Amino acid sequence: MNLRDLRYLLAVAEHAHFGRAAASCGISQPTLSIQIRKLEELLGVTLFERTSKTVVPTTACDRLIGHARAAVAESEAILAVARSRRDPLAGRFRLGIIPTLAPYLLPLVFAPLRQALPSLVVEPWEDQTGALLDRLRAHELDALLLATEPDGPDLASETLFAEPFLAALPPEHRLVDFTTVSEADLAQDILVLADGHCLRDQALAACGHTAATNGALGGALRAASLSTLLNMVAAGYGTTLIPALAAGAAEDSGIVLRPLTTQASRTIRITWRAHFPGTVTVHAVGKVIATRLRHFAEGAVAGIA
Amino acid sequence: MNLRDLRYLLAVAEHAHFGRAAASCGISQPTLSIQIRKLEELLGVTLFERTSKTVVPTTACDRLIGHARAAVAESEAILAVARSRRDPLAGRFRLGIIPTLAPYLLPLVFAPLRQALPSLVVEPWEDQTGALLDRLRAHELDALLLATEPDGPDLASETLFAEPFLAALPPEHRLVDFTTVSEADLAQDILVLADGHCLRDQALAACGHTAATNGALGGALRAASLSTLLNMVAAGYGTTLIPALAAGAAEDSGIVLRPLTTQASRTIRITWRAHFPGTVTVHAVGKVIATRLRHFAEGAVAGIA
DNA sequence: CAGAACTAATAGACTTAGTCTATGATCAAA
DNA sequence: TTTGATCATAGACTAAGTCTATTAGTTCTG
Repeated sequence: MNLRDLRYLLAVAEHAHFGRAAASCGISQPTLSIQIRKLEELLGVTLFERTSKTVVPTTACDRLIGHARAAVAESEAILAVARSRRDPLAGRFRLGIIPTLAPYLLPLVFAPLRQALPSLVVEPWEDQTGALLDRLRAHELDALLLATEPDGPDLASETLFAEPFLAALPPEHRLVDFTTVSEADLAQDILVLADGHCLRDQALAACGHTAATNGALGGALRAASLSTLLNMVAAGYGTTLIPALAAGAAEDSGIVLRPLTTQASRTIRITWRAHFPGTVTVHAVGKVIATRLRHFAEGAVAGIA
Repeated sequence: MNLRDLRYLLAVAEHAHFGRAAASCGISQPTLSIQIRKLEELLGVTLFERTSKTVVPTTACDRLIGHARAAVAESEAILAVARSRRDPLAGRFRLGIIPTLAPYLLPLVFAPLRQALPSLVVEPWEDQTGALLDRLRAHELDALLLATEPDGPDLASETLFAEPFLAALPPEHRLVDFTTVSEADLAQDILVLADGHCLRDQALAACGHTAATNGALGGALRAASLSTLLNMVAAGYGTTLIPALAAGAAEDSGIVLRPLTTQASRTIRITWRAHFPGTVTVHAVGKVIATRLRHFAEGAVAGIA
């Protein structure tokens, strides 16, 4: 049985006339007669009582026709749903973002995203890199904003922008007198985030520590969030490295920021499954973010340097 | 779009594996891949995100799949309904019967019909010949039991049995002394049914009258039903001709019955539209009635003659 | 690291079946 | 009787669904 046959059946029932029904289906009358007869043979039931003058549905046909109508309607619903989904720049876009980026990036990009992709609903999801990757691979997220390279051939990524690191110092710190700060100086009393944050590893690496050689840093000094870390620095517990987008929040806490002499930075990428069908959306979202950040960077660099 | 394609879609969604889905559909894996891809092209939507290891439905697919399931279910409902209808000896059978036959024939044939055709629901409809023919041609009835020949090439019929006429006399009538009665004698004071009953015309014809030459019979003497006619005869208003199956009812009224010298009879036929698809049912019903009446006639003839 | 095992996609040949035009059969009305 | 209309049938053509064989890419294992 075929949806086409059901459409033919409905047409004959509606017109009670093979010729006109065939015309309404855009086929010839013999074709329609043959297909109806085949359907009758398949079902083992006569559907129409024909004479050269009249075409009347049998009682069996009356019973069937409701289901035929429903089947055709459902198939057309499929087409309708597909049509409404055809625009890849519409629908949900579940975007995972690392915690050291989300609170500072999102306020900048939400408005531009809504303007550039009005029918795309971006649903942000904040978590650490490892968890985000798990969710991405589980198809629970569509793309990620990470500061690390994707770690497998099943993932693809695109660089969006480079985010400089800044030295964050308590106002009374000895290093505030310098215009730039070296990572070696900073390493003396650096505070880092808790395990799992990529920023923690990057900060340690920049200062010449590794996770293994860093046993000296006590548990109390491992902040759970960048916000907490900023509060600790402001309170004079030590120094830290922060990403440039957090500069505004840091300065609001009374922290003094200085560029690094090495001008070290982290690279923010958008990452997705290599086989994800919505790469068009990924690139569109990535482009909006990169453009917005380029504008921001120009202003920020001017402000800090 | 095709119901087959939808079945393929459901199979892939269920198995999340092209090879196994193909096997469950009884086709090869390449065929399934091609058909899914064609469906995706038709819909303009990617349905599955494939890697060599995983097959995951897209969100668009999730939205579609309910409709696909419904469409397939409806198509299978069509098959189920057709299967249940395939037995032509099942379902309704709307049988029109003339009023001079129905009340006397139905009690005889209902039980045999139910026994011989247990899944056939015979729905009797009692009316005069003309009205029955209209309903038959309007597809509101499936077949008729008539005492007249079908009157057009669009109808077909089969003779079931011959029903003798009997002279019906008031107990004190002068003709009761004869063992048989001639129609000419009966014509002296014959009572007939109202217009529209075929029995009226047949009785008049048997007695040498025609409807045109019969102006002498007053309106008061035209009974609306055979039952009334019998009451009138029993009350001594005159004589009449009755069909043999009404003999029992007549004798219950105290009427005396006599065979006609000519042994005149009417022929009961079953009539249907020439193109009616359920002729199997018609013949089955006709056969049950004819068989039952043959048995009855043997007993009746013995009893009356 | 190399190769076996598995998966989905592609290529090319084959078969089915849907479609058309032309024609036939039946019937009703002029 | 003829004409016009309707549905059915016949034969040729075309589209598309299917198969086997093969390729490309991954994953697991020795």
